[in-house]
Parts: sequence; C-alpha cells; structure tokens
Amino acid sequence: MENPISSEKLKLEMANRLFFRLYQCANMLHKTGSRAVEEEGLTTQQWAVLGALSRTEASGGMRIGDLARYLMLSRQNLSGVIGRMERDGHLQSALDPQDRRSRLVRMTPTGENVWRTLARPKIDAYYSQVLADLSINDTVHALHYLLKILENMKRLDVPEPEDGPGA
Amino acid sequence: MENPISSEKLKLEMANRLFFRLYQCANMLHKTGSRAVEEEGLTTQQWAVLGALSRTEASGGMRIGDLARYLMLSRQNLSGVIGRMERDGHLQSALDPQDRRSRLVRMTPTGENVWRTLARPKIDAYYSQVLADLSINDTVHALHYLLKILENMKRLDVPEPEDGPGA
DNA sequence: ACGAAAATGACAATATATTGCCTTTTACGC
DNA sequence: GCGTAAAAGGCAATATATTGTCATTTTCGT
Repeated sequence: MENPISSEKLKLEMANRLFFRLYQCANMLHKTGSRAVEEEGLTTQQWAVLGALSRTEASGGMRIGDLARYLMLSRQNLSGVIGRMERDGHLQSALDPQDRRSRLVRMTPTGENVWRTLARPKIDAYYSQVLADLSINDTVHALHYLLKILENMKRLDVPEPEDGPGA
Repeated sequence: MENPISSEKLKLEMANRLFFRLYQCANMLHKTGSRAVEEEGLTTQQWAVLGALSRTEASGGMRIGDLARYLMLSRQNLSGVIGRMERDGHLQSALDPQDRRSRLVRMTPTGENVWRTLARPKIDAYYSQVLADLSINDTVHALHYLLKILENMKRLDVPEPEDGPGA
C-alpha cells in the first residue's frame, strides 16, 4: 500500500513534533500550574509530593527513597523539595524507629489543611480549564499514550535488571 | 444515562492521573533523552535549540527573544542555555546590524556537523525506541491531545490581550 | 558472627526553569 | 524633534532536576 521508507520518515517527523510538544507542555504545566497555587506557596512539584502523601497508603509517612521511586525522581532532588516544604511548615519528618537510616516524611496538620482546603479546589479548577474541550474518553486515551511512552522510557532508563546470575 | 456528579468526579480523577504522568514523562524525557546525546555534550533542551536553528526559516540566525517565543521559554532561561552552547562551540552570536539591541544566534559549522552527523541519528533511534509500540496513527493522536492541552495552557498563561482600553 | 554489598540520605557541582529588576535601544504619539 | 512606551537582553534570586561522591546503617552470604 505505502512506501515503507517514507512511512518511516513520517513516523520520525511525527515523533519529533510529539516530543517537542511534550517538552513545551511540561514547561507550561509547571508555569501555569504553579501560578494556580502560588497563593498557598506551592509549586507543581510540591503538589505532586502532597498528592503522594495524602494517599491512604502513605498515612504512616513515607521514606524519601520510597517517595522518590513513586514520583520517579532522584532522592537528591526530592530531598531538596522536602527540605523547602518542611521549612514552609507543610511537612515534618521523624526518625524511623525500624531503620535508623531512614526518616519518615508526612504532612503537618497545617500542610494537610492547606492541601485539602485550599490547594485541591484550585487544582481541580485548573484541570477543568486545561482539559475543558477534552471528553473523558479523550482524557483516558491521552493518559494511555503517556503511560506507554513512560513505560518505554523506563525500560531505557535501567539497562536491564539482569535476568540471571550467569547461565 | 449517567450521574453527572460522578462523571465530573471521574473526569477529575482521570485528569489527576494524566497530569501526574505528564510530569513523569517530562522528567524521564530529559533524563533518558539527555543520556542519548551525552557523548555530544548535549541535553534535550539544547537539542530543542539546535532543532529550531536548523530550520530553513532560521538560516539567517535568530534573536533570543524570537527563539524564546518559538520554544515557549523565558528569555532569561534561554540566555543561559545559549551561553553554555556558545561556550561549548556549538553556537555563535553576532550583533544584528538592523537592531543594536539584538544579537543573532546561529549554529557554528562544528555545531551544525555535531547536530546533523552525530546527534540526529541518535535522536531518531531514541524516538523509535520510545514510540516502538505506537503506530503512526497513535503518534498523531497523542500529538493532537498534547496540542490541545498546550493551547489551553497558553490561554491560561496570558490573562488576555485586553480587548479595549476602556468602555 | 564478620565482612562485603546494598540501602539511605547528605553534600556539591551543574543545567534548566521561573520571576523580578535594570540598562540600552527602538518605536511611537504629540 | 522629544519624551514616553515598548522591546531586547543582562543580572540576581529561587526552585527543580540530574549525576557523582561520601558516611552511616542494615542486610546477607559464608
């Protein structure tokens, strides 16, 4: 039906555009999203942290390493974000009685209140505005594509978990 | 057919997941993408700049402000990136004879060679790996969704160009 | 039980991104 | 023509993100 050579070129051209827009979307998300919650002194990254810590699974607090794996960030990066959030009174961390290397991070009552009362409604409004002309179906499809892309990037990230120790 | 209240909740839940994955995708793009061209001393941001400057429309060089608008970045940010790329010998900038405020940025012959000979093939290979299990159709659809989201964010970014000066 | 290996988090260097403020230069209204 | 507007870009402060290196603690193999 089609020339496979030009089909390959077309795919790369579309890929190029896709990644360009992904790059721009991410920057605009941080800019406009952070602006939506700037009155609360939050950023998009910080709202990701609060979102993670507000899950019932994290009610006992989370270790930085676990939080980093959940958010797919480096421990070093997250450490800085959490430090600023502790400074701002949104988070607190306590020593893990089970493991003296670890510290368990959790929201302060203030942080929980800011998150639930002030930030979440603004974030929901932000979502509604940005996805205004997308149906639920569109949203699910877009999510699906991002998940696929993310999976493939994750596979590139770690060379391979080493199937076996030898033969 | 459906309860509109729970439908709204569902949309927000999907929106939450979508933006979480968008956030992760962007970070993974920078991490794995920059790793793909690290031998050339490039980053994903720098490849975006080279991509912009390699267009025929930019053959005469581009002003920082125009490049910033094209990439949707702040001038201040781009200024730093371009400085590092000049330091690395990929770019050069000359005074604009038409406007003494502006400097015209363009690729050096070295930069052009690095871009075309070394970086582009690696970037194409990277694209192929990340989009391996997406058809051209999938790619176009994903691009379409990102463009819509980007458009809506852009509308949020500028408060409005002010219809009129008063009444 | 002891020593190697792995996990946990700290510190530093670098790159990217934002906003805010400033100087210089151009454009425009009167 | 002159003075204000706007545009161009530099400098500084701050937040996010990476990698690399290091010390401490836990885990695990023998």
